[in-house]
Amino acid sequence: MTGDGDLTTARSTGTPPPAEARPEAPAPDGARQNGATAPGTEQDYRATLNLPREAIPMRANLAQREPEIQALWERLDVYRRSLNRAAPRGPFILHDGPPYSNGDIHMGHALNKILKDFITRHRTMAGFYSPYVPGWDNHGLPIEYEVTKEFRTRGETPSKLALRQRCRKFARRWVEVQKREFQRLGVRGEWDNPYLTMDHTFEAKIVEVFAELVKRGFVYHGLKPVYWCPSDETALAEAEIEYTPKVSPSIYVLFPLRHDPKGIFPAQGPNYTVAWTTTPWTIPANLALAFHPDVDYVVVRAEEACYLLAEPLVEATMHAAGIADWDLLSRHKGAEIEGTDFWHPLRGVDPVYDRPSPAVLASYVTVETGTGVVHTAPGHGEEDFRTGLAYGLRTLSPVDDQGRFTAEAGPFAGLHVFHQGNDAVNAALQRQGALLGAVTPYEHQYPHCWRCHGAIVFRATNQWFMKIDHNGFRQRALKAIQGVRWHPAESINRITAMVAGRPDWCLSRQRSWGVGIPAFYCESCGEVILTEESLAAAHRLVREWGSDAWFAVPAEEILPRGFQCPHCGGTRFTKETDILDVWFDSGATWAGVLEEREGLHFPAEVYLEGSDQHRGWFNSSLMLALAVRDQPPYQTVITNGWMLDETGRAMHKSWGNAISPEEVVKQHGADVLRLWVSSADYFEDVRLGPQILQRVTDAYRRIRNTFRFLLGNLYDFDPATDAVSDAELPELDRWALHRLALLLERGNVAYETFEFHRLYHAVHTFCAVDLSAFYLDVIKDRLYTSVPDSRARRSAQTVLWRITDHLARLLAPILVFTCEEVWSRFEPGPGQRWESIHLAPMPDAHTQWRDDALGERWDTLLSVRDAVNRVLEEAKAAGIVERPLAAVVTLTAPLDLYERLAPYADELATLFIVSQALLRQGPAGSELTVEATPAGGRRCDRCWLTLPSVGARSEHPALCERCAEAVMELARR
RNA sequence: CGGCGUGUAGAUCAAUGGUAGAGCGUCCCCUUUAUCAGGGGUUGAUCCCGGUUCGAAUCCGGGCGCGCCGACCA
Repeated sequence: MTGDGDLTTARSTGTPPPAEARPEAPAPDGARQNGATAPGTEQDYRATLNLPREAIPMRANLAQREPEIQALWERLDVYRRSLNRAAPRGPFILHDGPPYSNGDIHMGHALNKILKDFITRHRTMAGFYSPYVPGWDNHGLPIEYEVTKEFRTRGETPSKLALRQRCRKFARRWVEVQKREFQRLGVRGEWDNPYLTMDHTFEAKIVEVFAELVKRGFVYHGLKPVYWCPSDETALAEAEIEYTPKVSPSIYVLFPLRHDPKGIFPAQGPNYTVAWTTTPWTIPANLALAFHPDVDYVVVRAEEACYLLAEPLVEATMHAAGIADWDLLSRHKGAEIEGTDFWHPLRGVDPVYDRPSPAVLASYVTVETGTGVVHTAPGHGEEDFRTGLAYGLRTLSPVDDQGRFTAEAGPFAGLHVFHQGNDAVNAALQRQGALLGAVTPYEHQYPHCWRCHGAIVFRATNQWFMKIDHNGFRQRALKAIQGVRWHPAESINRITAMVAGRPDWCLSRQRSWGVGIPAFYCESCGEVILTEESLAAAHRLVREWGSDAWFAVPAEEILPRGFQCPHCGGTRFTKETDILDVWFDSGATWAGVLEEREGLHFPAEVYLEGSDQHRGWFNSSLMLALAVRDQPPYQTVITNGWMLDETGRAMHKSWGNAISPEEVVKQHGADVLRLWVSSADYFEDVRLGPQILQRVTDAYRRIRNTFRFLLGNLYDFDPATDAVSDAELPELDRWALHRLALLLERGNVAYETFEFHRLYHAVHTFCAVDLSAFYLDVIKDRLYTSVPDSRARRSAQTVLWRITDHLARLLAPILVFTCEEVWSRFEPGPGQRWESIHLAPMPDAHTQWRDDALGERWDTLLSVRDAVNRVLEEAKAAGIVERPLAAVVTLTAPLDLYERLAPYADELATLFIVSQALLRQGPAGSELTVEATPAGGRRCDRCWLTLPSVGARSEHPALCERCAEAVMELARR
């Protein structure tokens, strides 16, 4: 350190950097040619600089370039070869949840598939064996519905097999479409051999899982209400129901008190409770009366009788009954009424009605219409059914396929519920004195059949169920959930709630497009046949011929010759016509895919789906795997949030706020879409809109241009011969590697924890702040003005080369196309000649580059640089200096800071990108002060610094000494 | 209506209960040697109301908004 405490730097003047001891490096053509021409004009000197050369175009033109790169991968068979690499860390199986094959993909699909792709690509590069087998869910109502509509518009009624054939074709078509769409997003996987739930082998697997479920005692046959069209004699799905106005007879029905343990009613009656209904035909099926636990109910006396009903509805009810005066006797919470008992209102009409109708509690009871007392018929309503289950009521449904009462309805047997049933029931009630007021026509929205438009009924039918509480299964499931890793952690609450509260799984559907439930019925005794032998026979059939055969082959031909009914010895059988719920199909993918495919295994490391799948696939897969294999099919479950638009509302095609992946790919390219995926915290709902896309496009360009600059300065750099060893690098260059090492560390952690947005932000900041705004800006002078093969330039290039190499590989799972493009223009080092970047390994953390002490020293320098920049800005605004390069800055620093800066005194001008920097020691305890003044001397025509040494060499009067030396050196070659 | 989440600058993301940060964008300036680029400066936020605490973006309670799942329309 100099004695007067005053260091002056005119930046690295005089001494030309030592040329590296290497033979004849190929000098850049331009420099060589022009270095020899006579100096004089700026134009000439420009040609003596080592300016960057375009390696990749600034405009990405991804829409065109990406498909070309895609074709390259296919030629190189990159997917398969990536799997053939050594995988020291073992297998890592991400199991694909199958999307439904019935339309173009939407942004939710794109989000999900791209996230999966990030994971499998990263794990592959990180040394895992991580194949990706995409799949599709093919069976199910949405397709059957579409296909049925097609037939219907042509006025045709297809056979079951014809319908199934069309469905299969329909599904196959969309599989192909979606496959192309996913591939266009850069999603990599076994596209030429995906799994389809309609494949014969898969269908057979479904039967196998079902058989095992039966064997383990989980399956039972029971009643459950479904929508039923009495004229078409078929069950209907939610989607096949149209709500249209209908006029129904509404009645107030009196239920006489039977038993009053709580003392709700007065001693002298008669006492009743009142229920309102618009479906009198369901009264024969009444088994209970539902009260809301928190609603206030009152007993009122009017015209010699007492009535119990909800307080807010007394007035309206009395009015409807034509009663003008009443007295309020008592008030009770609904919860109190539970346990009270009433008689069926038709008691006395027929012995079948000689039964009680107990008061039960249900939270769905409202006080908007009626009496607050809900007539409950478990056989005729979903909610009533659940209440029935909770209270142990039977599921009574005395209505046949044609909508006529059965013998269970007593005197009404044979009457059609709508045509005569309502009237007959009303008349009977009337005779019993069980009506309060008159029958009143009531118009409301009522479900109708989508085919015949007739009114439908809700009717209990035989269904197949999986018993969730079988042998403590629910508790086992809840425990198993604890053993799975959930991302985000909160999602465990959801799956837990779903499993804790889910009712038995209704496995059957009265449809055609699916896997037939492999049950037989004995024609003689009518019993269900589900034996190991019968199941095996069905399995054999489906495995060989697919599930179509189940519908085509007669029962006797499926069953082994001589098969006899185990109950009665009968030999004639019919087949179950119901199919399995499609959730059963996808819930069995662990069996049909993980256990079947070479290279995969059960359980998978990861499932990753949208948050709706807690009820769906996560749930169904868990149920089946746990029931049949005693463990969950996944070790880790990741959920991605929902797609929202820019304002935070869900994307809906019908709302017009949806953005299709195709649009984005066309306009911006798949890499921009992928970058967007990486930028969002997808554990939460994610937003997408024009502004967000613009931001991502900007970020993409920043990253791309960084690569462009890096590659642009490596045109004459051969890593095998030109690289400078780490130890020989100047401190600034080591700082850059230190920052790179930190980035790699953070990036790797982000990948491991599936938090890609942390990687995105780290990379972007690295490119924008560390590189663009500082390191690259500072080393431009070195890169451009030094002799091409000088140590100074080669040092910088070594760092640029390493950054390119590592950054490209770090980003390869995200920007799959762009990184490939970068790699194609990159001169790899020894042992790095991968044909595709996607065959390269993830870069290591490179801890040897990390130097925290160095990092801290440079934090100081960088904060001083910020101070300098602020002063330069002021000086510029005040007209004191024109631009930084024409300025001299003078720093006056207190001792401690001064001592930290002094070792860098010679470099400050370079770091600040000014012509000169002076460092002075200020009084102790003072603040750093910075002063900017115009630089004296002339501007060098070549490096644009304003330096005293300009004109020092008579051969080049317009150049500073350093540039003159460089030019002369070039001329000598 | 219920369950589970969620709410930080314009948008995307950070902040063991301890000074609310980052880059991007906006606006202004510089640059023509990354130029359909690059540099510098500037601007701006904890949904609302209570509570616990010396101290709350963070913990608790209540609202409001948004999302997913489910229920409802007798």
